[in-house]
Amino acid sequence: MPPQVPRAFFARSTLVVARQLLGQRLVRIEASGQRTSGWIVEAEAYIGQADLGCHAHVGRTRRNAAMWGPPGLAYVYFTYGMHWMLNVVTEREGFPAAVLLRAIVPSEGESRIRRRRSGRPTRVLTNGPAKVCQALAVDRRLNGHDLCAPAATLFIERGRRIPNRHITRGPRVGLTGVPEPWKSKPWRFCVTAAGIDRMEETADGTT
DNA sequence: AGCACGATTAACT
DNA sequence: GTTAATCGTGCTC
Repeated sequence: MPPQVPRAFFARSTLVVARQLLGQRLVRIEASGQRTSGWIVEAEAYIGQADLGCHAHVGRTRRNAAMWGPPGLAYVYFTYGMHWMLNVVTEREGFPAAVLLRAIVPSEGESRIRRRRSGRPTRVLTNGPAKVCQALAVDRRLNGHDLCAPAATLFIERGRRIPNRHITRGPRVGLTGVPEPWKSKPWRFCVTAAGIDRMEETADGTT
């Protein structure tokens, strides 16, 4: 079985995809052909127009159009005047939903990641959605990119299976002003510190 | 054409 | 704990 995660993986319930993305590897092929990657350790689900925390709740616009596309597309958007965020589109085409990738643990190309992150300490290197994009050189050019295409320069690769005991769930981050019940939906999934330790011990392909 | 805001981050007290 | 940075986006005038 090829390592690149197929479209069928993303064509499922967004909550399932968010959960199952933990432990998988997010891979960026740079212009030089070098691989830079990290294991996904935090993700959040944004599900449909009814979800008032989801960008799709305002209807389809030029910015959020990728969410209506087929599963497996990247939805990359700009916010706070300076930050890019990376999501993976889920469910069926025409239903706007996606998973925000909030944190990774560096796997390959760590020196490039550290350079792009201005040498920041390991504990704050890639623990935020804008940090993930900075680390892997993701910006608007990757909006709408097909992560399932054979020649994709950004894609998800099969990684480690994370047991439930190493996963925590909680409310999504940063939804100030979003009304209940959406604000408190436990749609954020994180690998625990113990889970990360174990993942690093047992993972292959670390460089 | 102008304006208020944001799925954040880093630097501060 | 607080707050400035910074600009694309979507809305109003």
